[in-house]
Amino acid sequence: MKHPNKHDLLVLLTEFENACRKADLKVTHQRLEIFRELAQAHDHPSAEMLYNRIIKRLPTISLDTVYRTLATLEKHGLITRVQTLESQARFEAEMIRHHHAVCRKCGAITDFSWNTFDEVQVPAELSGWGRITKRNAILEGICNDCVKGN
Amino acid sequence: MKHPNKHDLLVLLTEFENACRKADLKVTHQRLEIFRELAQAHDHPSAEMLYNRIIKRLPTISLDTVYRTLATLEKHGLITRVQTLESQARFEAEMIRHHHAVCRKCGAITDFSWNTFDEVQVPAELSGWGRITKRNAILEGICNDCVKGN
DNA sequence: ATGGGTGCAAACCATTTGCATAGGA
DNA sequence: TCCTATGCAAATGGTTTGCACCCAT
Repeated sequence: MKHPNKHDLLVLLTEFENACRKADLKVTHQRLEIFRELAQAHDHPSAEMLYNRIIKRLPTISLDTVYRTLATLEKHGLITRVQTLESQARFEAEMIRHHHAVCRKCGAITDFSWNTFDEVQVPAELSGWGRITKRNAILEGICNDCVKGN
Repeated sequence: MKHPNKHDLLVLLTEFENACRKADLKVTHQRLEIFRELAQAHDHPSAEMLYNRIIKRLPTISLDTVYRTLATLEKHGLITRVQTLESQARFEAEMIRHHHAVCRKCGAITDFSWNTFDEVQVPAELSGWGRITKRNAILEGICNDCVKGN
C-alpha cells in the first residue's frame, strides 16, 4: 500500500465523514482520528498499535473506543479486518483490490496487486458454493529483512 | 476436503507416527487421538472443538494438551493453522495444496482446488519481497446454506 | 434535548505457562 | 531410568461489556 499524500488523505477523510453521515454514525473526534491513523498506516496495525499512535495526539482516547470504533467501521464496510495467523486482529483502510504477502517470521504484511490473478475464473467446483463476494491471494514466506537480518 | 476412508486414515496415522519419530516427538496416545480427529475432520476445527470430540473417547485428555499438541504439530509441519477473521484459531491436517472458501455468516470453511490459480505467475512487483513458501486463495462470501436458511 | 458514543473498570474468552506427576523411549 | 508430555490450576493477553457521563446532531 502506498502512503496517501496530504491531499489524498484530506479526500479520504471527507469521504469518510460523508460515509459516516450516510450510515447514521456520528462524526466524532475519536472516529476521525482512528480513521486518519489507519488511512495513513502502511503496516496493517492492530487496535493496540493504533491506540499507541493516536494517544499522542488525543491523550484522552481509550483503548475500548478504538476497539469499538474499529468494529463499527468494519461493520459498515469502511475498513477491513485482515485475516492473520496471529491472535491479534489487524486492520486496513485500503479498499482498492489488493492482496497480501505475509512474513512468517516478523508478521509484516505487504500489499500488492495481481491483475493476472484477479482475472482467473473461479473453478467450476465452487459453482454451487454460494455467493462469492471477495477473492484474495495470500502469499506466505520470509520477507527480505528477515532473510538478511537472521 | 474429502473424508479419508478407513484405509487412508490408517496410512495417514502410520505416516504420522513415523514423522513423530523422525522429529523426536514421542508417540503418545493423546497425540495420536488429536491427529486422528483432525485428519478425519472436514470442518477445520478449533482446539476446543477437537477437545470436545476427543474427550468422548479419551475422557482424561485436557484442553491444554490439545493446545500444546496442535502448536507442536504445527511447528513440525504436520498440520496447518488456518488464517481466519475470528478470534479462535482453526486447524487442518490436509497437506495437499488447496484453497479456502469462507462463509462470512456461519464461518464454515470449504476446501477446493484451483489449478488455474496455482499456475499463475507471481507478479513482478513481488520479486524483491523475499522467499515465498506458500500461496493461497481465499474466497469470501455467503455459503449456500446461509443464503437459503436466512 | 436526546440518543448514540465514550471512558472507566470489570468481565470474558481463547490461549499460555509453572509445576509436579506420569508414561514413552 | 530419564526426560518429554501431560494434567491441573493459575496467569496472560486480546477483546468485549455494563454503566454513567458527555457531546454531536
